[in-house]
Amino acid sequence: MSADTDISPTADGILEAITRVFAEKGYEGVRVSELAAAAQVNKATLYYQIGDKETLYHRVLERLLRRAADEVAGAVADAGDCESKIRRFIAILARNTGNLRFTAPIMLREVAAGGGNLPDAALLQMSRLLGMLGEALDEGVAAGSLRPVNGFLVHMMIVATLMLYSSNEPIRRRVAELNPGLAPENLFLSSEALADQVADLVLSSIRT
Amino acid sequence: MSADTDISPTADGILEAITRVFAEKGYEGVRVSELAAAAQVNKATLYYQIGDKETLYHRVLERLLRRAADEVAGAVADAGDCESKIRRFIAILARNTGNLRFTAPIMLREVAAGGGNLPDAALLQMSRLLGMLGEALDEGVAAGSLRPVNGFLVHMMIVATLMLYSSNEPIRRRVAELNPGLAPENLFLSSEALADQVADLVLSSIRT
DNA sequence: GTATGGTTTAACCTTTTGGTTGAATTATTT
DNA sequence: AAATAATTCAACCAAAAGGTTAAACCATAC
Repeated sequence: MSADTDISPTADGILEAITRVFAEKGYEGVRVSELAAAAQVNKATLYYQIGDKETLYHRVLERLLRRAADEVAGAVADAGDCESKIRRFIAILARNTGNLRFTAPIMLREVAAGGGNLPDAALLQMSRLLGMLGEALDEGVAAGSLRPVNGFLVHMMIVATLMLYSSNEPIRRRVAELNPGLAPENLFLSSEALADQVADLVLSSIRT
Repeated sequence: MSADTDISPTADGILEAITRVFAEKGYEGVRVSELAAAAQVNKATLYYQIGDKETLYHRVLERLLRRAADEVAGAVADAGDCESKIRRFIAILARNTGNLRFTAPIMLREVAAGGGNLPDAALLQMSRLLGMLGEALDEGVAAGSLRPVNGFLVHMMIVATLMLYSSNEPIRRRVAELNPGLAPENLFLSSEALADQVADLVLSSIRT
């Protein structure tokens, strides 16, 4: 069922290695030879183990989104009230480490491209995320602590803010240089501070 | 000073035409011959009138961001209180027409790429936008109607939400197909409704 | 009309691209 | 240890890429 499980260790190592390259340069910006070099493998091995450039990319996408959704699901599962569910949801997505680090740039490019390269498997994982937040919001509404809002838009707001923020650090640096008046403590947040501030803003906008 | 003003009408026509192509395919995804075809001009004319592929892209970026910032500045200038300034700020950026239509995908890709291709001129226009919102927020805080928050984060939140929403329509469509339970009226908003809902959420999160 | 300047173009060149292949290597089975 | 199957690789290839150029074109001035 899962495309990961019946995959050879070599193939998974390749996917692990090339994820970073796709994240940094984007599908069109990457040369197959770079992928091979990153995976420390001959170009032909990529084709033998996985497939052509497009297939490589699809596999990377699926793997990445499944892991992201799994991580969030794990964190949200054992949270108490709806507010802490939402906070954990945000906290995980704000964390910019491991494989999650590459999710944002890849997804930003996918969105920009109209999602033409997003396989259904990847969309399903996005829907999982959407569902988790939706449940937390519904729970809050039922409990009377949250007002009913457009859950999809709130989801978009959270994900968009976190993805853009995680990815635009180099741009922020330049903006800060160009505008010495800007307070650096507002521009450069640790992922924890980012999560807290985003959660505060979001929650105070949807509380009753 | 402005790179636009001393440009020949031919060159500006080229920039106008190729903006769409860059927006749809991204820098690496575009072939110079496609750009020439889109501008209905020979490939060599691009080089004669403007320059190589990278220069073309830089010019497109500058032009696009300057126009976006100008539009927002115009709308915000003659607004009354800070809330209506913020609402207009959001309304203009939510509008997905004309040149503004291409800003979102291009900027998303730029962010994903770490802004390596963003010329300072383009960053300056982004700073202008940031400044406009910052002023409105400060005004509200001074008047006691808004609480002090991280203005940069609020800016990110607004821009990120609007850019992602404008660009991910095709993905939303597929998500809606995959999840028939989702209410379509939440997923598919007119740009006016989007602006209203985003403004409502943002304002209710920063009001005193 | 024709000389002059800027402008456009078809054809061309070099390098790089994604993709392939048959031989070599390694692992597995008997 | 011989035979067979799975895997990796260096070398190769056709197509496509970005970029250049010399000739043609066209407006204006004389």
